[in-house]
Amino acid sequence: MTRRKIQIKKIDNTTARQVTFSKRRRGLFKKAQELSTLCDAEIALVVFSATGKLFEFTSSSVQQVIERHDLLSSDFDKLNHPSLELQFFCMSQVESSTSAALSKEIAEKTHELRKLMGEELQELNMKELQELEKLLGSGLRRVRDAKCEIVLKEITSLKWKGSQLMQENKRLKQMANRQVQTLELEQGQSSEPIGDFIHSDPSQDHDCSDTSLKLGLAFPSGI
Amino acid sequence: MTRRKIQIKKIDNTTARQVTFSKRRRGLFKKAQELSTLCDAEIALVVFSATGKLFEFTSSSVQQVIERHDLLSSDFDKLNHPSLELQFFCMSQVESSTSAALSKEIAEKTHELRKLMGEELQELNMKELQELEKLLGSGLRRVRDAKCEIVLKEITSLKWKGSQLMQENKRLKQMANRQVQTLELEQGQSSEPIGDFIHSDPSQDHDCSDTSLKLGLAFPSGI
DNA sequence: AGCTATTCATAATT
DNA sequence: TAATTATGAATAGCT
Repeated sequence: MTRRKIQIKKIDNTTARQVTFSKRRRGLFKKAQELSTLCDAEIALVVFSATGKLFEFTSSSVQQVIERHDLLSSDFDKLNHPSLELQFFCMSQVESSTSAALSKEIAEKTHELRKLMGEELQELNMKELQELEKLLGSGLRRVRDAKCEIVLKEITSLKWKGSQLMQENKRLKQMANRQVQTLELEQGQSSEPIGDFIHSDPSQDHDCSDTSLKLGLAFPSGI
Repeated sequence: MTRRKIQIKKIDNTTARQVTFSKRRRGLFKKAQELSTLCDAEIALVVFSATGKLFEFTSSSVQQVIERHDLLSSDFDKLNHPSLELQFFCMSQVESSTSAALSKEIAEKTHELRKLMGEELQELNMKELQELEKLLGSGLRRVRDAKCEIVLKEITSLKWKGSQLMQENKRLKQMANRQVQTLELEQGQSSEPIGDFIHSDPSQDHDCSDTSLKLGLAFPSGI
């Protein structure tokens, strides 16, 4: 037994598939990075694993375009940063998908800012203030960039999950419709127009079986 | 002179760069294709050459999802063009769900900022600069608050839509399973393990009762 | 996670 | 451009 050529088709073994995914994903991202650097190309690469995990790469120039708006405004917003609370509130929405390290960094920056803004500012001279302004500005920018990225990922991931659910939903409905058609053919009964199946109003349900009792908690912690 | 290792930095020679771009681009797309096939991953890859030419690859199921979205005019449509939109959708998402007035305000502020930053700043004295800083600061704050609110709404909306879809999905699956159970009781047949129902081939559809006609469709028009 | 035997990609060259 | 080939890189199969 030796290493040999493989067929390009879905790897059956789950473990092997995951290992290959990790290896090849790394390789692909490296290649993308190299191409963008060598040839001055703009590249965006998005990969969802079979389990729905998101990986992405964008060449720096693309990244810049995405963040242009934020960067532009942040230059003018160094010490004057009152919407921090609101931003922090935003963050809490997506903290679940945030690395602990980043959360910590944000918390620290926030604390630092508050302290500096509230107490010690009047004791500094102009030069010191400018130093501080610069320091905080760059830190803030990094925090903000990271935040933007996280929110982006969150939204992308949510949209993806939504689309996956829609697909499955549609499939289930089609299946159900086919079953209805089969039943009607076999039994010669017509209860309701088939076409109305997917448009029927749930509020008009009169046959309220226990099926409906099971609704309501199907929200996985992941979302 | 012989073939050897290269440094990963921009290739100076234009011709060589173009040749390398073509070769490596092909290689990258091939790798992306292989990864998506081997590991059942969803991949979107967009490449702009230095000359601005566009190349893209999306794994087939991504394509399908996108096409599906074309049919349903929904919020998910923002992903219609996976290439550019994928990169810009943070902004476009925000802007598209923003009131026209706010969009306009953002555009105006941006323009104002650019103008002031580039040209007239050095002509102002300290007092004027402080006035300006204050003015811009408050405008910026409002813009940013609005932006944050919109992103929050977007995420909340996506989560809600996701939960609706999951609920419906769960209901459809339960219904289907009940139908299978009913059928088995009536006919004394066991066709497949119930748990496998949602993975079964649609061509092997089971029978079902008309109960199913009344379920299902809590599909908000927004989705 | 690492380690090689292989296959694969591609830089230099024709 | 396209084709060739020597070389370096990626990775499949094993541990």
